[in-house]
Amino acid sequence: MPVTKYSRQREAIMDFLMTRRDHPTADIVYQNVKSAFPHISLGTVYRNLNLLADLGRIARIRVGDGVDRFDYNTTLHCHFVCRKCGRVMDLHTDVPSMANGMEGRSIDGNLIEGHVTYFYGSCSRCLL
Amino acid sequence: MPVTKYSRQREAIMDFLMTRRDHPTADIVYQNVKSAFPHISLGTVYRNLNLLADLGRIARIRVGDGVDRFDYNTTLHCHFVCRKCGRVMDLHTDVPSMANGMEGRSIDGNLIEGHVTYFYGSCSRCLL
DNA sequence: ATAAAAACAGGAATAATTACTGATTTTACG
DNA sequence: CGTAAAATCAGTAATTATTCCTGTTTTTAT
Repeated sequence: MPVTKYSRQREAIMDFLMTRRDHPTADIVYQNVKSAFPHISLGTVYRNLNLLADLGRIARIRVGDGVDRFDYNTTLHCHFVCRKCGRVMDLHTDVPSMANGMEGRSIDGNLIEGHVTYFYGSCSRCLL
Repeated sequence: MPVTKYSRQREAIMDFLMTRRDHPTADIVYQNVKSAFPHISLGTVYRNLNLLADLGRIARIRVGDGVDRFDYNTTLHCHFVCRKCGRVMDLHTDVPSMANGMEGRSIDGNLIEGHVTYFYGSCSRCLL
């Protein structure tokens, strides 16, 4: 892992993510940051999103549709995936995850370090 | 959804999956079914795996690494993903899912129809 | 001021998956 | 059985998200 130097592009990416309460894909970030940096490349967006995620400054959300999404909110929370429109959003529920408390346990010799849970269904907009 | 007709290729794909207790990718299935059907194409494997999954005859497993895996065992069970080698395997635990019981509930207008949970960490083989 | 390291833009490459096309199989029905 | 419509196939091209590569520009410690 290289020492990270400041970059204006990375700051802009972070700033954009901060303004969003949804979970933009790299391409959405790219489209938006382009207004401030017309010459920014998609590769730069990917590199910075991945770097920030690896540093734990943002969260990488993967719900199995083949597209990475990113979230400024790194606190542990659940997501809801609409099966019809594909939207991904926060799920405001206080249901404690069954999986908490599993961390550190070993099952069949496999050491559990974390878990992912997400819910899917039909979103409010698609139900109208 | 078209009416499904019998096909020898589909049967072979299903039969192969039945013999496996892990969760082969489309390419693994392709490599193996080729011994019985030397001219089978990868597209055929994908089409049939997706068809079988849509029919509920097999399960599609997505753990966010960009590769679809398939499982003959369609009963609800958890998976463990090794972060080091990428292996995906069943996790034998009787921890009841807290997420069960959420089905049918509506939160913020979003109707919950199901959920996905998987654990990640270091597998027994990588810990040696 | 300068030089090494990091980051960049632009574009090529990769990898998994899907879509297209004309030929082959399956199956319901006469 | 023969046949025709529909499903499926093999082979290949296209798509999509993402990563990698290269030569140039920024950042930063000294």
